[in-house]
Amino acid sequence: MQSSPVLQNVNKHIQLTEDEVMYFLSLLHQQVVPKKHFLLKEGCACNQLYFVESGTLRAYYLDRNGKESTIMFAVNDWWITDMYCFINRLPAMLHIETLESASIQQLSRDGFDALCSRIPKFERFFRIIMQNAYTREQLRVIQNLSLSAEERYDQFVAKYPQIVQQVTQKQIASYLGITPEFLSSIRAARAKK
Amino acid sequence: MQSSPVLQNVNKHIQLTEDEVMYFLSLLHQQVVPKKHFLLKEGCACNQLYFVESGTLRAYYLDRNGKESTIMFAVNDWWITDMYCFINRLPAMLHIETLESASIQQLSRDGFDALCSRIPKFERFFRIIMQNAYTREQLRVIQNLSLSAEERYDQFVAKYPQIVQQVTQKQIASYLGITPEFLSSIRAARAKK
DNA sequence: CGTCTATTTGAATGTACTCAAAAGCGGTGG
DNA sequence: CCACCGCTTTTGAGTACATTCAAATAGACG
Repeated sequence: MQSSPVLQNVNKHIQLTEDEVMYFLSLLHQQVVPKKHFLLKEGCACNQLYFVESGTLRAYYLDRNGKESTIMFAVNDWWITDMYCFINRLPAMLHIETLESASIQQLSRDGFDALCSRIPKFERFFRIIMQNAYTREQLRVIQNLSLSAEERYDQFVAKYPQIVQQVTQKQIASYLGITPEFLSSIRAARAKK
Repeated sequence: MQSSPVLQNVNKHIQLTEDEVMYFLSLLHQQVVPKKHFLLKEGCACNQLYFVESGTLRAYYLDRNGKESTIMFAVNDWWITDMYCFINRLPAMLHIETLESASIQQLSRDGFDALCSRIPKFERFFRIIMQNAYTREQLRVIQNLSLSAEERYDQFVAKYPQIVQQVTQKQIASYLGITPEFLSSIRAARAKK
């Protein structure tokens, strides 16, 4: 039980008593999802927060023209959901799919609310999670604004080596905001050196 | 005292007792900053979180080539700092300047930490602030990836009408990730309709 | 009034996209 | 186990969007 990945994740930031651990675990629901399945689809109610124990997930936005924009990848030890819609009780804007078969712990919004209200330590935990998510997105905005496509690709590879192994170039391109063809040509140019 | 802007802001999310209010206010330091002054410069220690009572602020990143990228604007009722560096005790990456003379309440990181530890309600408050900041940045990433420059400009004007009044086109262009010349031509094309 | 910066305009350039076709790769069924 | 199918990746030609550079105009501020 102490070795459960989600408990280890929580333990990075807060220390729980045994009772609190039991309560927390009682709110979680484990799920194994095969490759190429959806945890969330645009327009559906987004009532779950997901913790990835293993496997690979991708959240993306699909615009009117059918273009996919990858918002985030999640591998083991990451939390993921369509946070804007989760918090504001709105229909999802994003799709979340498994790229590899995944083991997931899900926490409902009711569970999330209860956890925060009943155990202030979880308020702290999620404050830190949100803080990290915020600063990560802000760094991404800074890089989108100030770096060339090639530099953004380098940064991505340096920052997320594990993810690079598990997703296609097409998906990385849609995360960087460029076409797969252009990413291919960046890589080709680099290979010459 | 109950009408203090920063208390009203806090009151949107949590209810404080009188003692808690006193303690909170004791941690704040009010400051009036004239137009075109810096609250923070790149490389400096970022130990303060700022709440804007009035005036206009801008946070921007300055890259090697001297290009400015505006990360955020802040008008009354906004919190602002270089959050990544504030949290991680790193030298600032961003510059924060006043565009208009501003009245600021500043909270030190020690104050922030004390507040969160001693009053769990503040843990909740900042969890919500971080959550909103996260979802706002994520929405910005989605729009950067899926919309044209013209559409991003429209969204900006629709979302932040107050800010549009108070900042230059050059600054808006640097927020949208385009050159001032190109923003000018977008506006010229629009004016014809 | 004069200076400084922002904005506009236009021409030349470059970066990244679209479209199309070929090559590569992985999974599936015969 | 091999052959085929579908999708990804590569390559290249032509195009479009956005930038750079330069110069003129307009606005803001002392």
